[in-house]
Amino acid sequence: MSMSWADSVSAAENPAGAPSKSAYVPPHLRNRPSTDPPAQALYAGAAASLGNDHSGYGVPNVVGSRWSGQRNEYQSGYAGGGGRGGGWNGRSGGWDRGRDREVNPFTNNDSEPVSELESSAINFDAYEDIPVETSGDNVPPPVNTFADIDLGEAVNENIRRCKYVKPTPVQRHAIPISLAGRDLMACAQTGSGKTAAFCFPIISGIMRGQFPRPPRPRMAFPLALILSPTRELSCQIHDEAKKFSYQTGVRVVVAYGGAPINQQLRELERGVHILVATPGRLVDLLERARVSLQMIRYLALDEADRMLDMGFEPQIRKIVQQMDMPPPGVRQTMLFSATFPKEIQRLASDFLSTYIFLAVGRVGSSTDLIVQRVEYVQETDKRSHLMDLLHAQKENGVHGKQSLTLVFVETKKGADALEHWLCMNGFPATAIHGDRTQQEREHALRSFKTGHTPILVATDVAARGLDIPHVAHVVNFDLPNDIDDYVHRIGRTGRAGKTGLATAFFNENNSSLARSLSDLMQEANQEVPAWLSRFAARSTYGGKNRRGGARFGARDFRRDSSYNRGASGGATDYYGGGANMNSGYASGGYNASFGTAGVTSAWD
DNA sequence: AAAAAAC
Repeated sequence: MSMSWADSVSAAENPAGAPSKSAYVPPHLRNRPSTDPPAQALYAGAAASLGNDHSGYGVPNVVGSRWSGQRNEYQSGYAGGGGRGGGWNGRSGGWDRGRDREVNPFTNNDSEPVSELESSAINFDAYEDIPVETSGDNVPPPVNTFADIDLGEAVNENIRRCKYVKPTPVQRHAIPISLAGRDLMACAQTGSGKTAAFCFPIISGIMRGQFPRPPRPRMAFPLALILSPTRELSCQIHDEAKKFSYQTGVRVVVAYGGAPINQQLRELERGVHILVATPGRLVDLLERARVSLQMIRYLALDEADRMLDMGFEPQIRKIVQQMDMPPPGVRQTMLFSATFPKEIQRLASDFLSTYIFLAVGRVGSSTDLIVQRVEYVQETDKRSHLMDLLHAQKENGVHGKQSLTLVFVETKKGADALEHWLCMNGFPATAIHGDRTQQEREHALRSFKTGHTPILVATDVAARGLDIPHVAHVVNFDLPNDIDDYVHRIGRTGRAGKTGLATAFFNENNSSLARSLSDLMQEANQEVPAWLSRFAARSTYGGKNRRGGARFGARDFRRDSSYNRGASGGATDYYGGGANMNSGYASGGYNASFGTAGVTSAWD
């Protein structure tokens, strides 16, 4: 088998590696004399310096929008700052050397490459017909290939290293929108490539833009902020973003709670372009005056509907509206989620300026790739029922590394109890929830991912965004109260074009979910048991409205008649661009992108 | 009512 891209890159960069191998030279180092790194002093300057002097990248960021004037104002006055030898030039001094050497993120890949056989067995034709809906003013057209997008040579190299052959549907639409400088509310199933969809334009924009030096030392002035609702998800986004920005000179730093703050502070002091964070730790850093948001040009909220729900909204408002972040229209804001309830869209519109709404039909979850089952199980029978499922799985040989089972429960206590009970009964299980230490949480996740403990009991902390390859079975031991949470949970399986199974234990306690669950399953062509239909018919409907047809996670609330009546005439006219329904732009098809081994991580 | 998120 031939060497993978990542392997060849790492081999080329390994000083101990055979010199006979054709050495890979990153683009920005080509045609450069290989001199010794400059003195330490140079690096010291770079530590707090954000001045971008990417010779060759100094293209002004021309934004073809009505805010370009404002945005350029933000840029003006920067140019003088990052002079030669300052700013990120420092990386040639410090970055590439000793402990400051940029770690190759493509080497220690803990997820094994998918075998050719395995991936070729998947039918990717389903992706040809993914419906897409856009609404808003002057929507930039989608692209078909990465080559159609000018992200810059260094990012293109990383796309190749990631083995992304073609953009995923959400990427094809979201990247041009984002590169055009437009605000975006994007609704696309988890596992649809959202992380890359917002990272690529941010990285490329930072590489091309002109930015001032940070005005103060010991205070970090990120240019982009990516917020997510859980620590593990922030880590995952950080890992992805590091890959996408490898050798671009763009620095990504992550900050989250439960981990020692000092190391995070040191990383921040060394300079940060893109800050990935959970809200609590970021507020802490802001109050300590170790981070300023005044230079933020890009704001991305992942799992945006969760970020704006009751628990998080005050913190998010504080960060986005009550600190020193530039207002909408000056910064560029992108919201991503698999589900987007109308009430949340209404809240979110405060953060956006003339935005484009993008809905990409469900990609993995609740479509053909996930078989959804609902079983009627009394509370007292749940454990023995779970054991039956696990025994059956064991006998079928679907146990171990290639086949993981994720069990969702309602409470943290319940998670501890079930984990203990499973272990007592000889099942290799671990658990993750918010009362565990961060160390325990990370250990549990690692142990699960590697197949060391192929059963993970989890609360909703693990429901969103986490990309865990090989999850074959999601068990909703306790169903959530919200159908959107159900959608996110089962989205942990059936990823990257693989099939998955989702089993839910249903009883009287879940009657409020009966209607939306049976609707959802019906939409996904799943078999709805007759007893569930009866439950659904019986229940007074308290759930969510059908979300604009079966094929989308949500519909642009601006198109809702009640909104248009309530809004001023001006607002209605504003969005007069209307909606564009496109069924499958897939001229080239997605086969290539899915048929390649190792594309798994593209899908989150 | 629970979960998540700072120390």
